[in-house]
Amino acid sequence: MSEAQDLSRRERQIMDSVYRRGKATAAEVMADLPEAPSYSAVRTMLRLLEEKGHLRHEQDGPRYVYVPMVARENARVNALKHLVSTFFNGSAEQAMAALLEISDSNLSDDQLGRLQQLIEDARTEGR
Amino acid sequence: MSEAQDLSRRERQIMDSVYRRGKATAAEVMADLPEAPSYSAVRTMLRLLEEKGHLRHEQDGPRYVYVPMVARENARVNALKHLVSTFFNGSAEQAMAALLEISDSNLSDDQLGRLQQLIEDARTEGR
DNA sequence: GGGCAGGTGTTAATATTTTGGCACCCCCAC
DNA sequence: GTGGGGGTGCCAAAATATTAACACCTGCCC
Repeated sequence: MSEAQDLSRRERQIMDSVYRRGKATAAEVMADLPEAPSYSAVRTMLRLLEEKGHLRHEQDGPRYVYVPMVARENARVNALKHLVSTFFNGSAEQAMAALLEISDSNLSDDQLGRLQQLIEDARTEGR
Repeated sequence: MSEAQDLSRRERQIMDSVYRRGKATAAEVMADLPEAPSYSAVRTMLRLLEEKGHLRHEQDGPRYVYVPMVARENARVNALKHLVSTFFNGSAEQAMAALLEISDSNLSDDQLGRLQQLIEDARTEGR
């Protein structure tokens, strides 16, 4: 299995861009890259990532649109697990607490309500 | 500010190892690395990371113990933010929901209870 | 004292990543 | 049909990252 773990710096930046957008053209990716290189360089990387099996492309009229091979839903699970294990001693609870803290005022009452419901469900399910 | 963003592959792997452990010796880091290179290579990278300002070392008897320059608590906030923005459209709520899902049965009733309390606090605070 | 185990610093070769140039293609407007 | 804009593919140079060799130092044990 191909892990985000073994991507080079640029490759990672590009994959991030594509994941953030869902799918992206070379021009879009280029716009996202810090210290963006030439358009040509970006295209080369995209093709390389495709060769390595991280992306595939769809034809959209005259141009290519790149899409991740690993669906966002799966990729983010891996990313979360990695982050939790690296920074939270594997404790999802701590990670959630940290998330709450950093977003605090950004979360609406509605959102918080939904979360409470989810946790409630998890609790009752667990017994 | 030095972002995790611009670390090379090995550098990232090493920082992950150090963060996971809190602090680490060259031998420990080496043990954590996938496709581990020689001890010598690992030491070189550690010194390089120190030069770049990502790590510092403490003397522990005869050997060096490396410690991150950016405290774990800060580093993880950045990591979380980056992850949320990349994979969850910036929605901390969605990220928390995903966390709940992937850990489900791993979370004890106690832990879930504490989380509910935290959310409760956030709610009342927010009004 | 000699030799070994386990550290460190420095340095140069090697491998990989990253870049951009160039040729070609297609479509459209003039 | 000619020219320009915006794509693509291929490729080799340049920059960076990665590796490991070597020299040296210290403490310990025989």
